[in-house]
Amino acid sequence: MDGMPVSDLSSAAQDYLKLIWSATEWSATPVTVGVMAERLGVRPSTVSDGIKKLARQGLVAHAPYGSIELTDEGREHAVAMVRRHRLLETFLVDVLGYGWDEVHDEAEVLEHAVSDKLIGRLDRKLGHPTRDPHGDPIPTPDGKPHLPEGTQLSAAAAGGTVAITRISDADPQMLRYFTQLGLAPDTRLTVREHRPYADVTTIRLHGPDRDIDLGASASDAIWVVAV
Amino acid sequence: MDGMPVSDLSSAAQDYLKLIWSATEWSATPVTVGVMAERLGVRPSTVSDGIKKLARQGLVAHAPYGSIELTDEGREHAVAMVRRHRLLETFLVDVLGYGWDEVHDEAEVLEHAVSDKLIGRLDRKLGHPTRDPHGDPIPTPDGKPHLPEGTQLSAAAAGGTVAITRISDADPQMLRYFTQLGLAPDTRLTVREHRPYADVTTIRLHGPDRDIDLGASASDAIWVVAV
DNA sequence: GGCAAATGTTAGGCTTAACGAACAATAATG
DNA sequence: CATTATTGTTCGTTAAGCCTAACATTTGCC
Repeated sequence: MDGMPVSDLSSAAQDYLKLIWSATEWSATPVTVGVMAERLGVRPSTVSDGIKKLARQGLVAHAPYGSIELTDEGREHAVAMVRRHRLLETFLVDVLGYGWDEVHDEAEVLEHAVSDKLIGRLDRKLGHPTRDPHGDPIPTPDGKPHLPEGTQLSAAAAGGTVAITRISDADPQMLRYFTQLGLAPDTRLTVREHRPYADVTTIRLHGPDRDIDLGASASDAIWVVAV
Repeated sequence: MDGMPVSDLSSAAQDYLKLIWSATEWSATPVTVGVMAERLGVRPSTVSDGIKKLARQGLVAHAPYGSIELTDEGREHAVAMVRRHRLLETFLVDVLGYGWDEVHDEAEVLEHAVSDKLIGRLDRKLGHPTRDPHGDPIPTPDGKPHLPEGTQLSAAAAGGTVAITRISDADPQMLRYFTQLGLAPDTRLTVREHRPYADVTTIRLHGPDRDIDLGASASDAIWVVAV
């Protein structure tokens, strides 16, 4: 419709758009009302209403019982929110000394309160970072995400030596666990084997040379690239 | 009632409390519903309702048509909000390079979004500052404001040499004007004369040795202390 | 391919924070 | 000191977001 700034959207609308975009960032899983409700911690009826409203505003394409997709304008706003979120996380870690497992919730609130001007200043202060503390790419101001690379650890070829490029920030609990094990962006490791029916992946950490068994949720949350 | 953290109050409640507290920081003018409505940009009926609710929660003392005063608990929350606001302003200027005339509105929004943890980290990062960019004292975490000092320029004795300790941040327009003139916290000047019926105060800036005439609103917004 | 389970939508309410209009109380003025 | 002007309060609505309950649609399985 028009060039309305993302700050003009309600907090709820911003959350919806960001979530829809994020759901397709690392996999092609279609976004459903149920998934959104679960991730946002609200009832499906609430999401259904909300999506209907976004559709009326031309930010998502959605026919009743049909799939949910962002329009170009919706995607713009979504990417702007992701940029805010990831820059804020980077700021919290780099400037305020937060642990990388503590930043998600704080950024989740702040992203609705900061102005575009503040985000611009933050970006400059941080030296225009391209990755946030979890290794997620930070989109540029004009909406182009820096190219993601790599595959999920669960899908990496056994025997290969790889470096961690990103770790999903969805579960702080898990992040703390990873920290304990010494797993962080840029950590190098060798994929030893996948045991398919146990859904266990064994990796060998370089440096300490330790073997670690990871379950499916863990090896799905870690993305790696061959080195 | 209890030790509920300030973050549990609604954004509107936080604004009300902060405003009531701020109104009595530099003068004993009683806070009225009308004044609050004007400053918050809402209708008196809205404020009247809001105050009634705060009274029910035990945060303000207020009988219908009577005066509005903070309870001890209300004051605690109010001071916590003022601390947030002033630390955020300091951060925006010191870390992100904002001009001191640009920070008020941004801080006004952020103060509702930051956690106590973030405020603590910010305080440490900034070196536990005692004054914000306008010279306003930053209350400590336990609610004791650092002692304010000085008097309004409009009330300073003619002939005295003084330093600016604070400049009210209420009007960004005026702040920009002051910046132009070279008036900022710590600027030294001599009070030359007050012309009562014209409501003009003439000052001489040290350094550039310029004479400046200030009207009542300006000389009320500037606080000075003898040097 | 029909029926049950899973998923999505609609309808009706609740709460918060706003509004305007009508009313009540206090303050100011002749 | 009585009347008017100012200020404050109450009440009925509205809009967002959320909820539950009832209903509709799609999916998936035998």
